[in-house]
Amino acid sequence: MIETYLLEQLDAVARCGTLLAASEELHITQPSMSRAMKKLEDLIGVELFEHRGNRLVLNDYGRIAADYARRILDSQEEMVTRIRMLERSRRTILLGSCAPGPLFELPSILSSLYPDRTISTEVRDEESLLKDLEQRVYQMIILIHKPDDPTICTHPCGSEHLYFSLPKEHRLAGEKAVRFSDMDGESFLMASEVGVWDAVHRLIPNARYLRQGDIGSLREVVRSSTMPSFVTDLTLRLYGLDDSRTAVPISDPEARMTYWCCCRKEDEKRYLRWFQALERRY
Amino acid sequence: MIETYLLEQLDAVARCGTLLAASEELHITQPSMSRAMKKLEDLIGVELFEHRGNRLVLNDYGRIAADYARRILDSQEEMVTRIRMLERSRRTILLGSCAPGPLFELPSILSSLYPDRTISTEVRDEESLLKDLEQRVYQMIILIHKPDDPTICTHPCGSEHLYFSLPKEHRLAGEKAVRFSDMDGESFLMASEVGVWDAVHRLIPNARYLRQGDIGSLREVVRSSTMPSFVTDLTLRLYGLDDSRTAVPISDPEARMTYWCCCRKEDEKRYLRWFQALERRY
DNA sequence: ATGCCTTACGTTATACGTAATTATT
DNA sequence: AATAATTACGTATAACGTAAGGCAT
Repeated sequence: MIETYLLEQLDAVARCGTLLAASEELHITQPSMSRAMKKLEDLIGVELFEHRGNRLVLNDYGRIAADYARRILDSQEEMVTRIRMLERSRRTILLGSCAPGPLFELPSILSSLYPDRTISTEVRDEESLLKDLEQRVYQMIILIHKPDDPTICTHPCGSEHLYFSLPKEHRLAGEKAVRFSDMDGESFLMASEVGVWDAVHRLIPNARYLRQGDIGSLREVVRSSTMPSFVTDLTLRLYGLDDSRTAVPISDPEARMTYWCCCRKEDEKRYLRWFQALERRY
Repeated sequence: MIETYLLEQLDAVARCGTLLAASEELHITQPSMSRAMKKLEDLIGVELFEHRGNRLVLNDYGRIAADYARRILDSQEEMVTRIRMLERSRRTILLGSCAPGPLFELPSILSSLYPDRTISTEVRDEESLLKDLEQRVYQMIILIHKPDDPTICTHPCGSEHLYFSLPKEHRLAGEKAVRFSDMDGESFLMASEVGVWDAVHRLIPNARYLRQGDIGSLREVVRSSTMPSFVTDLTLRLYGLDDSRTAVPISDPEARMTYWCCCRKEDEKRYLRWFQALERRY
């Protein structure tokens, strides 16, 4: 049987052109290289090199052997990375969501139910989420549209309602409820990553947005500003509201999102406790 | 990098079910096996086995690894056999022929022109010969039909004429020439391997044949028998004819074969001297 | 002389075997 | 008790590095 180090060295020679260059790439000495190539020839029983001047070049057989070597090494590489990736994905739950809101509280619940697994989250658009759920990139995803794919199972996992966060001095701060159109032409502070809410914000005519990266720094900016902004019932529960501001509910139907937690049908049993917890909660 | 012996041992474990059985198959000890599997797990960084009772069984990752191992080992096997076969085929000239006649003298001429190469010969049907010429099984083949494939080049290499070998007492022994039909209903001694001549012999109505394996033993049987048999100009040149017999030419056109020596176009230059020798001779 | 490969020799790493131990049936 | 795997230890194979030699350009 031909050991891998021989194929590795052959591959290096094929790529580098000389034994010396190859030996330097692999951080071994020329004699080692020389011996290895001779050993390969012995094992196969066919000469793989021809002497051309003072250098050694692969002959037809050597080139064939080098091609095989490359493929075999690639195959080994693929083997270890695939197994490592697979094992990693089984130790972690990657939860994708079409909006940040559901990721405020759900990950910690997941974490308490599956303490031996790492929970990671990502916000992306629904189409990508669904595709990568099927591709096993995600273990679970949260959407606002129930997918009608029979290989995917769906459970309700809460909702989110959008409010204007207005300084107390704002002309509409005293209202019970307002509509998007009431804020026509105003400028808003908002988070840059809001997922599906992006489409909703566009419902305000002639609005302008100043987007701030993460929610933490957004809150700092909002605190020291009199610009209108947005909050939801979920952000309120998590962070509360500045004393200087009022949260005015938005009455348009688009201001309410209903979330669905989806996983592959085959995984439904695996996450049974999770879905039971969702049932109780919502 | 993962050395081949580890993959070999993993493959054996996957096939045998236990480390013990696998170690026996490979003629090594259990501890060696045990260490190797642990080493594999260390290198990949993922556990490949689960303890079930007092035995070790592959888990999902282990099975994936074993699949890769099998493929990689197969690939290595393929590499060495392919290179060996290729090298062997370049050291030998495998000459196929649709009839034994051309193989009486041509191989020794080939051998004198290419003294460093081994000459092997085979008699097979034209269709198989042509297919395996393209598949590089044969370096050259001899046919009775000029193939019209443009990737194949063709040179005449002689002809062969069939005679009846008749005991002097035979009713037709004195004839200048006879036809197949003149021998209607007779029984013949003949060689079992005659290639394309097989079809010709069937032209004699109601004939019966007693076939003898090799030409040597056929000649022995013929010598001590009064049954009609066959010879050709080529066998006559090689072996002569028994004193007790006469060779009567067969006048049917099917009794004459014209031979063509074919090789792949790409090899024509390689065998130039050979084809020049054929030109001079025929 | 210089660049590249090979040979010879001593060292080290490591895969292996033996023997004893643990764990499960 | 029997079967299977593991641990501990010593051994031997063989891959490697160093140093010297060969053979081209």
